[in-house]
Amino acid sequence: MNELHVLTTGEAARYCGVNFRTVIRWIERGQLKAYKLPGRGDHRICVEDFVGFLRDNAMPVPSELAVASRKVLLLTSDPAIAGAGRQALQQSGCEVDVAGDSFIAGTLMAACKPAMLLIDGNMSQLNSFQILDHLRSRSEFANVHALVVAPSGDQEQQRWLEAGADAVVTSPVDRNELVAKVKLLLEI
Amino acid sequence: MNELHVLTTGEAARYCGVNFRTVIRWIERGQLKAYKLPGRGDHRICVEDFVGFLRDNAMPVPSELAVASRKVLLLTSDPAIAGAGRQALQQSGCEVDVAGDSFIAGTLMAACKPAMLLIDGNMSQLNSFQILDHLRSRSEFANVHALVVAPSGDQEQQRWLEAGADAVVTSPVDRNELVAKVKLLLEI
DNA sequence: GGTATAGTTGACAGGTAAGACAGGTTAAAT
DNA sequence: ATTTAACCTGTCTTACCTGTCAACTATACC
Repeated sequence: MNELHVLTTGEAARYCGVNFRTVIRWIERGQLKAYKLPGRGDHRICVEDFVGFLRDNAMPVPSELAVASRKVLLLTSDPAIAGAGRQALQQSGCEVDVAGDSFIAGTLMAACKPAMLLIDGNMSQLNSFQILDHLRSRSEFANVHALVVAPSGDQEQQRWLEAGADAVVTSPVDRNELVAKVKLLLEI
Repeated sequence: MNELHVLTTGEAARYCGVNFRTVIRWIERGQLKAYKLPGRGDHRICVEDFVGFLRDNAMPVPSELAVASRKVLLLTSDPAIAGAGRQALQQSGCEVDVAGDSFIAGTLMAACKPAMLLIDGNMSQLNSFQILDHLRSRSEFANVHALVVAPSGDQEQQRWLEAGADAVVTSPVDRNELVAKVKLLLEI
């Protein structure tokens, strides 16, 4: 079998318990994104697209595919937060990438395709609102969850939520609270 | 990994999620251009041919293979530089995207696939060295030129070049100098 | 409740590309 | 120079594609 970053129609069909013909119809109708091979016109479906499709339609996501959707990108320049966050998230089943710089985090959004971006709002040089705004304005990030660690002393969590965050945790971070919110958002 | 100008059948196969035998059949059928090595008859596919093939068949093009265009991504939070830079670059035949935030710039590296990143080193909250280091350490950006506008008063251009910049212009920016260096790097 | 209708899915068949496997060889890495 | 990993060819098997038709589901209507 191939490397699991693309699926054939048959594989996709088996994953959701339907006939392969049905999967092809979803593709033809534009509900499921796929591309075609030149020869016979075989379809190939990127796993991310497939998982997104399943989510959109409230269908169960197979665990072996969900791995790809348990990636969290942690943006913080604080080594303590990076270390603690990475450990906590990994223990709850996530794959974690850490970026200490926002440009790097931006490039990793495309390279690693995380399912969640965890922003450390304490980073002095960071304009978290701008980031949230950008995320919410671009369709390729529509399915990426955003979780913000509110800066110390900040009480107005509502602002973050309005700006596009899916959830907020207060600083200093309570480990259990963080893990719980991540699990909730990623449906682990 | 080799120099990314040519691909083997195996690499091409992995890129599009098929068996290498299939890639060979595409070549035999004349759908994909390739040449053969004398020894075993290994196929080598020029990246441009491969990308053209992918485009022709509406298949996704991996970002690290995207052909360099005349797109320039300008990273600056200074509206004056953004405006002047955009104008100067457009007049010399470039397509220009401007990002005022480094996270956004990072995401645009993948979304817009610029051939050059122009960094305003005057941005206070920017760690240009970290950005250059990241660019040079990741293969998908190997072909992206980096041009730095050195901060006012900074005389040590050498530092930037060592960090990975392809060229440096001093601040305040001389329009002609900027245009000349961009044209040189992009071979316009 | 029963029936008609539209829309969706599954089944089947014929054709064909794609994948798997094996044995041999070379290119590349060390 | 040696080892390792990858590629090539040929053959056989598997699985996907298209088209058509029947069966099922949901909804609306009587």
